This record gives sequence, structure tokens and C-alpha cells, in this order.
Amino acid sequence: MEIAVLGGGFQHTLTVPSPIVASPAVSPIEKKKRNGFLLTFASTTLNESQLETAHVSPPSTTTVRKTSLTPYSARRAALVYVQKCVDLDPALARSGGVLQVQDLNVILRHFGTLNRWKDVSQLFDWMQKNGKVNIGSYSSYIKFMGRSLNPVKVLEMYNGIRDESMKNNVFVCNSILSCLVRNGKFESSIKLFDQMKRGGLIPDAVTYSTLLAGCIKVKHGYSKALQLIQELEDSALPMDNVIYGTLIAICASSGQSKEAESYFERMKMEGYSPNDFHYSSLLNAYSVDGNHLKADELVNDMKSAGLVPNKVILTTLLKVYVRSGLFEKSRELLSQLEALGYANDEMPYCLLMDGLGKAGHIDEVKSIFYAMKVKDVKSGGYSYSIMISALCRSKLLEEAKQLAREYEARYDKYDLVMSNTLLRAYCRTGEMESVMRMLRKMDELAISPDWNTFYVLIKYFCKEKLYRLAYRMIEDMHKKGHQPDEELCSYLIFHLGKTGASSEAFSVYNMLRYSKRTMWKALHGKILNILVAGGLLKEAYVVAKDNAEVIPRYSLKKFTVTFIKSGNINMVNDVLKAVHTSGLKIDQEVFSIAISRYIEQPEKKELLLKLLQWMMGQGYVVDSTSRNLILKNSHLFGRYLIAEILSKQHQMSKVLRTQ
DNA sequence: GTAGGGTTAG
Repeated sequence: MEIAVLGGGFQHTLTVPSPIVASPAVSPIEKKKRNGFLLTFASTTLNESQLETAHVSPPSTTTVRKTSLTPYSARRAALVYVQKCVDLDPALARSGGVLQVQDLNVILRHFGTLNRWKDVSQLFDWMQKNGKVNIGSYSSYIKFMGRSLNPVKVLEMYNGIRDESMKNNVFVCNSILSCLVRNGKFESSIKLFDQMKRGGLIPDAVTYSTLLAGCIKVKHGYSKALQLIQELEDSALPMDNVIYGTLIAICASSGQSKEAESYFERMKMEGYSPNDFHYSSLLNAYSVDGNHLKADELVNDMKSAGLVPNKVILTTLLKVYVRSGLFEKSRELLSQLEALGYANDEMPYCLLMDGLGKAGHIDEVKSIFYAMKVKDVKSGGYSYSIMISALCRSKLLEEAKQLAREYEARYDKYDLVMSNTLLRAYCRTGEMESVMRMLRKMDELAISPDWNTFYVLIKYFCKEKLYRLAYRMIEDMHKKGHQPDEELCSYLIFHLGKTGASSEAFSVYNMLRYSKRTMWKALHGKILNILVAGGLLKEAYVVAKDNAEVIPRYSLKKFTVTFIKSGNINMVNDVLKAVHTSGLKIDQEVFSIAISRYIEQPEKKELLLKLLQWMMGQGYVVDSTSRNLILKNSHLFGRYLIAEILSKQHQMSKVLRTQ
């Protein structure tokens, strides 16, 4: 057992150079670089030979007593031993007792720095079980587990903390929030932040800086950032250059170039010198509105300040030129990038290709794409995606499909955008098998579809006349929170209606109606026709009532007649009133249908009486056939009442006639 | 040795 541990430990020192044991010859620069690790050791007086000894023979409480090692050195020895061990649990069982919280934190950070997540987690568990944790342990643990992409585990741990002062400690909170932000859980981080504040957290500049970083790549990130900045200012916390940098990037990514500029100026006014990041973020903001004049000026300012434009700055400048439509200038800059050795990956080519493609210059896009192949530029798939999209846009569908196949054969690498691009190429060329294969692939790789995926598929299924399938897709799309737009909905409503799927058509109509998207007015009339044809009269009533003013007369009339004939009898009067209120004059023919229907169902006599009274109030006259029909059946309704109403009706019609 | 950041492509 002991031999195995020793052997393992030794092997470990051979394969991974331990930062804690300095090698004999270390250059001053090297020493500076490793300073972080060496600090652990700065306070100890142990020399290297003692360390090696300590490492080779596992210390135990008995050896501590029996040898001449001081308790302090024993702690050091135990630290090194645990840090270098292969099997953590037995090592902790043997030596953990000697170690203090700060020693364990050193080991925790050591494992974390080496990306040994399993060890980090195992050690932290042991520390918790043995009550050897402090704020530092928590914040380091959270930091590392956040890096190993395990936010769920981190949250569970955080929720399990009983000690309120620990739970609301600003360091612990900041590292939790950072973990969420880094893993793309911005919404959750904001929710948790509010919860933490209620629990007693007093946020500091780091807290705000952490949350601001999350605003960059989310929708409405800019307005959220403004709220956070307001809070920061209300708390009288200072803005530093980190916060300014983040803010400029947020403005750039949400198209707020004026605001980006103003934060940049404010930062300079407060005495901070902008660095490469500040410059490139502002430059990026200028790309949004294609402001190449300001961009050139900024790059010149930067040079005057003694900074040399780097690869990112020049690539961003290229983006500005492309967005400004200055393709000649872009080509020149790309040549410069090539000369400087800054065009060894595909990004600058992609920027130019994308701009050219969107401007419809497909031949130039092609020539850059093939030139890249000749130059052997590294590609991660972006250039393929741009090229395939450009081909689809120019309706060169066969070429797009061929290139999609080539990409799959060569790279077999997928993310959401690539999957959508390939799907589009296959859908537009009607490659059903490839479409299905792509969908299975997305499923396997857990790539969840977005708005574009659904859009492409629904259009495709419609084209293939697979309307039910298209409907299931749009349902799924809606459930996942993506709002289909009007074009797609009306297209599908039309086809569903034509194939008699009126209830499905109605549900698509409702998706659009209850979304915040605009709605084509004529759609109300279309859906009404579909519902009437499909016999969904109750639904038709809702549509007719809410949108009567934009529904064509003939549709409204057709609905009214159909409803009076076969809709719910209890609602017949309501329908007539609603149609009348919308300004449509009701024909006598319609009333006579209603009256015959009531006569057939004497138990609804109250409704007939109400109708007759209402008609009178609105100046509608009962025609002679209906009148005779009512008189013939007056015993069912109460002779006196009927006679009274009819005589009033008669008088009214006489008045009307003389008029 | 407890926590934070920002730049370019589909």
C-alpha cells in the first residue's frame, strides 16, 4: 500500500513538474513567473532536501512526534504530501488532520490552477466534512468549479450554505455571480443578485463589474447595464477602467456608438489611459454605423498615444471598412494584414466575404474563398458557413448543397449556426434524407434549435406539403419561446386552412395574435373564413367580435348565417348584437332563420322574446313569413305577450313604410 | 493566495 502510494507520487513528480519544489537552476525571469507558486513557500525555512524527504515519506502524527520536524514543518510536509499524492482520500485520511484551513486552501488552488477539477471537488468535500473551510475556500472553490463549467453543482453548494454571514459575504457572492455569468446564465445571475441583496449582501465595484460582463452578449444587455450603472452610482462606488472597458464593449455590441464614445471620453477625463481593449471596443462601435472617418481618426489617436495597432485593432478596422461598404479599402487593408502576418486565420477573410456576400457580389466571395484554400488559411468552418449562405442567397442552390457536403465530409463539426446553414442548403434543394440526418445530429449533439432552425424547417415542410409536420414544428417553436413572425404564420394558416386543419390554423393565428409581433389586418378575415368552413363557430365568434371592423362584409355575413343556423343557440342573440354593433345591417333573411330556429326549440322561448324586443329597439322589422310562423306557434310563448310584441312591430313597420 | 473585465467572423 505504502509502496504504491510512493510509486504513484514519484511518477507524478516525473510527469507533472511540481510548482512547489523549485528546480535547482531558475532564471530570475522564470522565478518572477513562478512567483505565485513560490509564495506558498516564501515563509518556510525548509530547504529543498527536507522537502524531498517530506515528499518521499508520508508524514503521520507519529513521525511528527518521533522526528525532529517542528509542527510547522510537519504541516508543510503534509501539505506537499497531499498536494503530490495520486489518491487524495487516503492521503487526507493520513495527513489531513495536521493541515489548517489555509494549507488546504493552498492545495485547493494548486489543483485548480492545474485544472484538476476532480481533485478540487474531492478536496473541498473533505474540507467541508471536516469543518475546515473559510471564505477563501469557498470563493476559490466556486471560481474553479465555475471554470470547469459546472454551475449547477456550484449553485447547489451555495444553496447548501447554512451560515448566513458566509452566504452573503461579498467575496463568496462575487465568485458565485461570476460563475453564473461565465457560464452564460446571465438571467439567473441577476435573480440571484437580487436575492443576495435581500439577504444582506452589500455589493461592491467587483460585483457590478462581474454582472456588467454578463450584459455584453444578451438581448437588452444595454438597458440592464444602465440599471446596474445607476445602482453603482447610487451606492457612490467608483467606476474604474475595467468597468469602463466593459461598458464600451456593451455599447458597441448593442449599437450605441454615441454612448460608447461618451464613456470613452469620460474615462479619459477621469485620468484613465485607454488600452488596446478600450480602443478596439470603441472601434467596434464605429463599425455598427459604418463610421470609417471616426475609425481612422481613432486609430491615428491611438498611434499618437504611442500604441501600436495590433491584430485585433486592424481586424476590427477591416470590419468598419466592410460595414461601410468600402470594399476597395477593405481589400487593401486585408493585404496589409497578410503582410503583417495577421491573416493566418480566416477571420479577416470572413469579414470581407460576409460583407461582399450580403452586398450580392457572389463572384468576389467565391474568389476569396478559393484563394484562402490556395493560401492554406486555417479554417474552423466560418468561411464555409459564409460561403454556403452566400450561395443560397444568390440562389446557387446546387453549389450550396455541394459545399455543405464537402464541409461535412471534411470537418464533421457542428454548432448551431453551422447546423442552420447546412439545414438551409439541404432544405432548399429538397434533400429530405440530409435534412433528417442533420436533425438527428443536432439531437445527438444537444444543439437546441433556435428561431432560424424552426423557420427553415417550417418553410421546408410547407414546400413539401407536409403541413401537419410544419404545424407540429411551429407548436414546438412556440413552446420553446420563439415567436414566429407574420409571414410564416400567415403562410401556414393559409395552407392549414386549405387542407381543412382549421383548429391548427386557429392555434397558429393565436400564436401570432398573442405575440408582440405586428399582424396583417386581412388575416382576421382569412381565419374567420377558415373557422366557419371548419365549423369552429365559437372560435369564429371570438374572432368576429374582436375584429369586426377589419373583416370583409361578405365574410362577416357568411359567419352570421352559419352561426345562426348551426351555432350554439344560446349565443345566437349575442352574435346578432355583435354583428349589428360592428355597423353591419342585418338582413331580414337572417332574422327569419333565427326565428325558425327558436320555433323549433320552444324551451328557448325567452331568447325569442328577447330577440323580438331587441329588434324593435334597433328598428328591425319582422317579415311577414316569420310573423305568421310566430303567430302559428304563439301558444308556446304566451299568446298575450306575443300579440303585444307583434302589434308593436306591425305599427313600427307601418311607420317605416310611410316614411 | 478570497472575488471582477473588456476587442474581430457565420
